[in-house]
Amino acid sequence: MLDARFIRENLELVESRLKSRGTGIELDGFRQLDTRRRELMQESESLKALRNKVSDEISKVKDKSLVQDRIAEMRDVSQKIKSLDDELRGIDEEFDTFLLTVPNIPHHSVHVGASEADNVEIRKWGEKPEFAFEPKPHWELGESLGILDFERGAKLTGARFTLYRGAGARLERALINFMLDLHTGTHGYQEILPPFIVNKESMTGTGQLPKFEDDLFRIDGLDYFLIPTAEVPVTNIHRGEILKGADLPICYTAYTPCFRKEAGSYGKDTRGLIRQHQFNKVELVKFTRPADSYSELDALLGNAEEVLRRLGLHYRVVELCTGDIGFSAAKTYDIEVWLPGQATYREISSCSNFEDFQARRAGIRFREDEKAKPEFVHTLNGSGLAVGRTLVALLENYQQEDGSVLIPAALQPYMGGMERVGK
RNA sequence: GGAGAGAUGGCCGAGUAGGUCGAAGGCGCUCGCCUGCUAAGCGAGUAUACUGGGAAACCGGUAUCGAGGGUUCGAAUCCCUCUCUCUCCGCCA
Repeated sequence: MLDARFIRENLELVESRLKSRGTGIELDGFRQLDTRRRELMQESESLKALRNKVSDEISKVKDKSLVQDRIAEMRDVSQKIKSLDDELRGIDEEFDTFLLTVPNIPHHSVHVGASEADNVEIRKWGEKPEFAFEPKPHWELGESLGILDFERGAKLTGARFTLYRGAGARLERALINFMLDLHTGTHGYQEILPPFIVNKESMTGTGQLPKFEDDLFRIDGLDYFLIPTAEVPVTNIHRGEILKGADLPICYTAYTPCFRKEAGSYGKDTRGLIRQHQFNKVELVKFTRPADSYSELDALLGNAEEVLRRLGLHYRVVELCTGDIGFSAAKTYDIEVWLPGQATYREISSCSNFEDFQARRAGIRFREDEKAKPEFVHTLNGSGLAVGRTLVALLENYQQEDGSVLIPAALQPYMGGMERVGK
């Protein structure tokens, strides 16, 4: 959420920056609501001031019969206040809804562009593996090895659900543990295991609501939702809190399953594990001082990259342009891993700085020291990494001509010493 | 699922025959004084949001005693709804 005062005082700037994302802003509507809101507020509050003053005087008079006329007068004032407040409530609601549906302003360093095609490649790590044979896509490898069962996943639930079996299930679990150990050990994050179902306030705090309800699984009859990412519960840990400056940055990592409806992606990535309604992810989340958030973003990105380096998987880092960054983000880097079975790079992590956009929605502040005014923190997060897609990358990159798959050394301790998945 | 208790400021904890309560007291914290250090002692201060004025320091207004409604000239205090916490019973991984 943007600061209403900031919008009011920087109308043109806000308009042009949002335009670069491809989203407009209804400035006239905002101006009208904002003006009317403040008019009503002033009128109502000055009447309240009068009522408070007179009520105070009435309280000092013992014989109330002497002040009957004043009481009657205040009865009318109260009626007037009530009707003003009723109107104000409506305006406030519209005003809040408006603010909650305006996306974040991109950081000035973000390249202006219309779509994915305008994203900028920042760097590459490693090399594409070479094969003396035609590399297969992971769904063929997974099925022939008996570790991924797409048919039974669909039987149990429906499309975009998969059953893992044997070494496949073990490999997924190994990746989760490997990532968590790396982030908690070497990178210094604290491990969190949050609820996988959250309420409406949490979804609003990070920006999924009110605009993107169609992407969420909702619990019937309740304002509860299955989390689409650990970002939601983990960022909302500190909703409504004032943190101590000395405690910043706060760095959390969490493994959770993620649930997404994938509305509007019919026909896309229908085969394999790439796009599932339920997938596993290890997430990294930071709360930082505003001045530190961009260096912390670089560090977070590096922490996510480290997972791929240790697994020996070739990847590139892409900086998203203004037209491609998400609703809440001010700046985003995607890490894309090489998938030889499909001869393409696929997103395996997305690392963003939300600046104070989520912090303002969720009321997450800090006080630099005892005397300082509370300020909004900056929130950041990134996948570290998407586990299912990491498994995909392992299968496709480490596949052998005989259909078996080698397990990289870093992962072997988590696989009970297993060096290869074969039939 | 059944029965009961409770939710007050950073923390603890007063406050229910409605008014002088943004809220006693204590702790903590900040600043100052004092004591050769520490401790103790003394004094002052110590919420947030919105809003009006001001270049600013700051000054004024409104709201906030779990949340939302209601009664009243006036509500932390009365009424209704909801949420959460705790205790006991039942059930259960």
